[in-house]
Amino acid sequence: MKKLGVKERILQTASKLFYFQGFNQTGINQIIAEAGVAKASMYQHFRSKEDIAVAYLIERHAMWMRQLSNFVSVEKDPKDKIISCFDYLIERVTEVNFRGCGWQNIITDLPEDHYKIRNQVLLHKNDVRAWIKATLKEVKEYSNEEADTLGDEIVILLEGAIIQSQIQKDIWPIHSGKSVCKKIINKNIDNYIV
Amino acid sequence: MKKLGVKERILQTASKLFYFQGFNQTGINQIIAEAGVAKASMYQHFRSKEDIAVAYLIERHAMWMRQLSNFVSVEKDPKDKIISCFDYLIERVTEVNFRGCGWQNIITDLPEDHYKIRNQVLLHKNDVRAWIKATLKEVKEYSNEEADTLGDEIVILLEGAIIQSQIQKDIWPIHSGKSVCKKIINKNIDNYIV
Amino acid sequence: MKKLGVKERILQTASKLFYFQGFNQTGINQIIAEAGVAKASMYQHFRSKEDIAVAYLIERHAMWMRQLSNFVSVEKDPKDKIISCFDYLIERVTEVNFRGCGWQNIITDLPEDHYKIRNQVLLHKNDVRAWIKATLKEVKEYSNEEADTLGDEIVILLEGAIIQSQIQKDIWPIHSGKSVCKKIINKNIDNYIV
Amino acid sequence: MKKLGVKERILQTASKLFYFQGFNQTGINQIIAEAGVAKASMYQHFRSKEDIAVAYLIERHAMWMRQLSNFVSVEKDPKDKIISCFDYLIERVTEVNFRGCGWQNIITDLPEDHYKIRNQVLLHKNDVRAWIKATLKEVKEYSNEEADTLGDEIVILLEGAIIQSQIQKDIWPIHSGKSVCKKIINKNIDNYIV
DNA sequence: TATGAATGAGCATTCATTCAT
DNA sequence: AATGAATGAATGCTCATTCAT
Repeated sequence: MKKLGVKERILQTASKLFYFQGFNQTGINQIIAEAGVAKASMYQHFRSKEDIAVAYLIERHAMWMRQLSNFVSVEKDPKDKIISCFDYLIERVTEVNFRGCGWQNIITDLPEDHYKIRNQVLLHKNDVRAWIKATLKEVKEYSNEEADTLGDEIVILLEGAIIQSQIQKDIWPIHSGKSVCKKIINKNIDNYIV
Repeated sequence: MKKLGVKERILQTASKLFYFQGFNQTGINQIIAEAGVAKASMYQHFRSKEDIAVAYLIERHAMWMRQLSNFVSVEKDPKDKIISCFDYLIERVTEVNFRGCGWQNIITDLPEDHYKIRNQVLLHKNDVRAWIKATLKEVKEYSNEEADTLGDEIVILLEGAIIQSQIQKDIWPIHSGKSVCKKIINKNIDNYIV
Repeated sequence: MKKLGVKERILQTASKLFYFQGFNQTGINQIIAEAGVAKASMYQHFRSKEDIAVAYLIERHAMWMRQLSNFVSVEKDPKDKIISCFDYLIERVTEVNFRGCGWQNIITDLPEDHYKIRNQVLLHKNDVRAWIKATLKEVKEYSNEEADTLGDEIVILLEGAIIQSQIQKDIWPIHSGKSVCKKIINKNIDNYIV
Repeated sequence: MKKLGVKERILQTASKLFYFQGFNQTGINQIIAEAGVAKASMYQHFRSKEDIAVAYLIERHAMWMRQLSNFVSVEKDPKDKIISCFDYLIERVTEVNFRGCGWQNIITDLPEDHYKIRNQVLLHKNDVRAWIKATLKEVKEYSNEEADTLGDEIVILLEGAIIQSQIQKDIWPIHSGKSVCKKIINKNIDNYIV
């Protein structure tokens, strides 16, 4: 259980470094040094640094979706599932060394030709967006169009909350996002006044 | 009118490159080559690459605030001023080569010790936030507390809209943000239905 | 016999340059150019310029001690061994391109934070000092205290002789040092008159 | 009395820096910054960095000789004057920030073509040597030849004592040098046993 | 499958000096 | 007499990648 394979060790080390130091701040040398792997061995498993990043993003995506759906699964009402997404964010943001959204971080300052990474970021963001819309469609009172529209709005709230938390090093943005989310998720007027 | 001073040329070139290619993707060599300046001349005007970035952010901040307040000045009602912030974003996002928020982009993958840049990003974000709150406080029906709360919420919407636009290379996030903004800015129930 | 390994070639080239032109006068670029090695190859074998200098000093120390003890081994009497140290110096000083003591030279104008080099210089100087004292302790007529005192005095003579030779580009300082050494090494008065 | 001329300010600043940081460790920029002088003004007063160093060495030489002869002037016996040279060294060495002999330090790691500095170092060393010999010639019991020989020997002791003090960061080398000096300066046998 | 050795291009920064004003 | 602006060359060092074994 202890001794991971070479590829796993590289990916695990790189994932930690890419997220906590940043993609540009992490060199191949640091990865192989901390993973305890020879350089050429690394290039046997991954064709390039970009490919490691792609693997990192894929794994992170799986983990993220799993943890999120896990976290919200305690709620029965789909509306509450969506609202509790913000509580999930709070859990993430209050972790030590929180460094924002791994996908936002990697795409904002990336060599122009790293298409695979750009693609991976889009995949993640669209999966989250799709999951939110699908969840909203479980709400009877919403039409499909209403669910789609509302889904996009909630995506914006989540994105804004997370990046602003990172910049401000504070959780007020999550609370603000959650507050707006609660307002817009209910057609019912009484819920509107927060 | 053509021949700028050396410092201006450096800053102008660096600003373009920092925004359109990213801070890490832009080397000092490219800056001086495109600005047509000797390396040591550059270092006479700026102590470090970080200092150039700070100057870029300061200038961009001034421009951004000026253009924003200019843009919204056609509106009289403070609520409309805030809503038209999203129209300002649309104008920005639809520019060719739109690359998202210069401040978000530079801070998400930055060497740990670049404090001056981090500080500049915070200054910008807080100035925008303060401007929004101040504008909302002109609305009679809001108490100070309501204006502050609402201001934070709108900040989240703007941030989310802009980064999601960048990732999606689309303007639907701005429209979604604006839509939410219109909902929450009015206490009046009738405005709720979009 | 001709084709040395890369590391050996770097060290050999750097040693020559550090000694004959000085540490500050020798740049990494010159070392790799003359060694015929790529820059990154060099940094694979040595973490820094300082580390190359340390390797150079370690190797030079081994050589110096080996040659010295070899040179004086023709003498049986420990006193004569010590005196012939000055003859060893003469051999060194009369070599073409003599540039003084490698350890003195490197430490006198050194960036403040080069601790490893400073440490290496101290190691060398103290090894020489210890060797001299140990040799003197073989002399029956000396008490341990006398040997220690005399050892320190001879160290001073050697140091003074070598640096003054370097400055004057002459060997009279070695002869003067040797002359004093002969005077003080004998308790016997008759030897006092040179 | 406070406001020095530009040239004096440059020389004073450079002298401090050359001695306490080293010649190679001190750049023109630091000199002009700390002297509060424009770069071109500096080059108006001194043709090159080397020329500043020459001026520094000349001034230091004058100061050194003045202070030394002052220090030893309390002694009447020329032998005692010579011996008290070592006490003068002790005074120097125990000063805070003692960094060894300014002339030794500058010559050991110097660009090959800095002839003026090399020359200045020789001038200083030979002046000291001449002064010692002249003082010894006042001793009646010495022949001219004996004074010359002894003078060279004492030069070696002083040089060795000072550089070893610098390396060891200790004053035992001065005491050792002084001890030898006392032994060799007296023909009288009784003084020989320390 | 695994690896240590090697690489060329690039990094940000500093150097002593000169020039136009 | 004094200066701010400008420079080319060099500094030590790191990058992601490839190759020979």
